[in-house]
Amino acid sequence: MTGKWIPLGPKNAICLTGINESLVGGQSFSWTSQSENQWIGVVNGSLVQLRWVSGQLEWRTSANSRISEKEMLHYLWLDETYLEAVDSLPWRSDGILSRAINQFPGLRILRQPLDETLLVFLLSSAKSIPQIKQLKEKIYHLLGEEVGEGIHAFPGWNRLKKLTQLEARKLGTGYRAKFLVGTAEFLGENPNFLDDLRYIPYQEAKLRLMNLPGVGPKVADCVLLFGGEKPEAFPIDTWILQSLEKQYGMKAWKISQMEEFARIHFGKYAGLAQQFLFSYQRHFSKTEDAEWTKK
DNA sequence: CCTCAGGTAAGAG
DNA sequence: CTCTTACCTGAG
Repeated sequence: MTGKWIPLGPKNAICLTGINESLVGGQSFSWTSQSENQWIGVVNGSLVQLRWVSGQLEWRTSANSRISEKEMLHYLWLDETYLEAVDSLPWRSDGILSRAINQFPGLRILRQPLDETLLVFLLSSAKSIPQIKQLKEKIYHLLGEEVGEGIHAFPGWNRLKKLTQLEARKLGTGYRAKFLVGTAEFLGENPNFLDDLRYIPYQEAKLRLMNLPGVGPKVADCVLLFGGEKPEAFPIDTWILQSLEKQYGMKAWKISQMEEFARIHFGKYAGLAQQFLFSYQRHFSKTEDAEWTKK
């Protein structure tokens, strides 16, 4: 990958902390940071490099790649609808959200492939971001096509279906092995299942996903938000739970009540709000808690 | 050696 | 429908 760097999207559309958090902050496991302002990853099967230089995002890809600029803009949500989405959030009345948005300017939801998103979040339970990435890469290395030096693409569920539970265990998936095998089998029997989700409303799509082994409410929401273009999905993980309990004072609230609050308070782009709050909580809660105990 | 982690499923109340 | 606990594995 030695081609020329090409500007991507308008200048100052995104800042360094925002793009870095979007790529390696935990919604995607496809990117590796190469330096402070440069990343390498796989987009729809193509090896891609991104870098951020004085307000401008730039990209390049391998010579044999067939990914287009249009696809990249879509993947990175680099169009005017992003600003509309952020503006639609209740930042005017919500100081907590407002603070989070200001800390990560330009943080966005990537439009990742649905099938791949399902796989990585199936692996995600009780694992940290580096562990999920490592586990995913082990599977890709075994089954996926090599698109760069040591970098493999998503193998697809057809190939994943060939994995036995024992083989999956050997890769270190642990109790997630039966989820993987069960989901692969289900998708083999229902080949249109994932494609159909695209035309199904969020709530119904979530219920359908939750029929898959290993997919509960949290994973279903992650899959729909990060891979299903359902921006109203609001995954409640431990970080968001902390944010709602500590920042929003919802200590005694039930999950179902929090979901209702999110739907009403954050609206159509609740998932985008979730991402801001998630990042803020993950990066700043420690220092904040430390200050709290000091006082 | 022990605890705990981007959660889910199963069983009980 | 809410609450508890086991489940693999590896990092701290």
